[in-house]
Amino acid sequence: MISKQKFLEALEIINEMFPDAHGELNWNTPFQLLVATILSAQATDKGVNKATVALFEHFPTVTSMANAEIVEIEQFTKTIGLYHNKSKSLKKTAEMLLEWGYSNNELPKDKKELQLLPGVGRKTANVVLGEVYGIPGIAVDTHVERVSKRLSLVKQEASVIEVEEKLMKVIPEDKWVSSHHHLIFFGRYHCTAKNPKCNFCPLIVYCNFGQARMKEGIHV
DNA sequence: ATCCCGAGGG
DNA sequence: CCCTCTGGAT
Repeated sequence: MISKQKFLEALEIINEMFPDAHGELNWNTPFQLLVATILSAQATDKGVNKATVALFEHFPTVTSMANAEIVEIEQFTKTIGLYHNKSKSLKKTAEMLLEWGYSNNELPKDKKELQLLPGVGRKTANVVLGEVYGIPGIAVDTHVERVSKRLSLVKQEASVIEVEEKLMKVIPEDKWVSSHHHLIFFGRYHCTAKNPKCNFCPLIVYCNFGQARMKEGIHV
């Protein structure tokens, strides 16, 4: 396992590689970010952004989404994986927000309360609260999990929650949200799932995975 | 542990 | 063709 000190050094290098890492979903209101994030499960941001242009044109608000038929929502989400479940979640989520008295410019600020909404789990709640309200949290998605494991921050079999807890323990709280974005950019554009760029990775000295892979010999 | 499930990339 | 994508609910 990598030491806290070494991991923070590696994280600092990642920060320098992607200084302007940021959320890449398009939205105009907190509700729209929630919608986009629900749609983003096991899907690319690019694909979600393509779909939400028309979706938000037709159903821009909590009320309009709550009043929409599921099949109408599906018309705009069909290009996204898992679209049926997601569309069902969007309508129900809008209905519940309406019942709770939330508008487009306001969402529950409590993580547990947010997670009562269908389609909203731990990761989505962290993303939304961090982006909209700057509430400290680390959303562990596929990228954050992969990078954390390759850098040996946690053992290979660690659960998502264990990864999240370890990251929160190691990273200062005021850097949780920004580090989350940096880790995602690093995972998305450099430490990719398929052909990670170990051959020109500045983190190779910190990375067991990369060193082992280089030793085996990479055929680019 | 398993299901949901389309687009884009390699 | 196969793998991956800012997971969540059962």
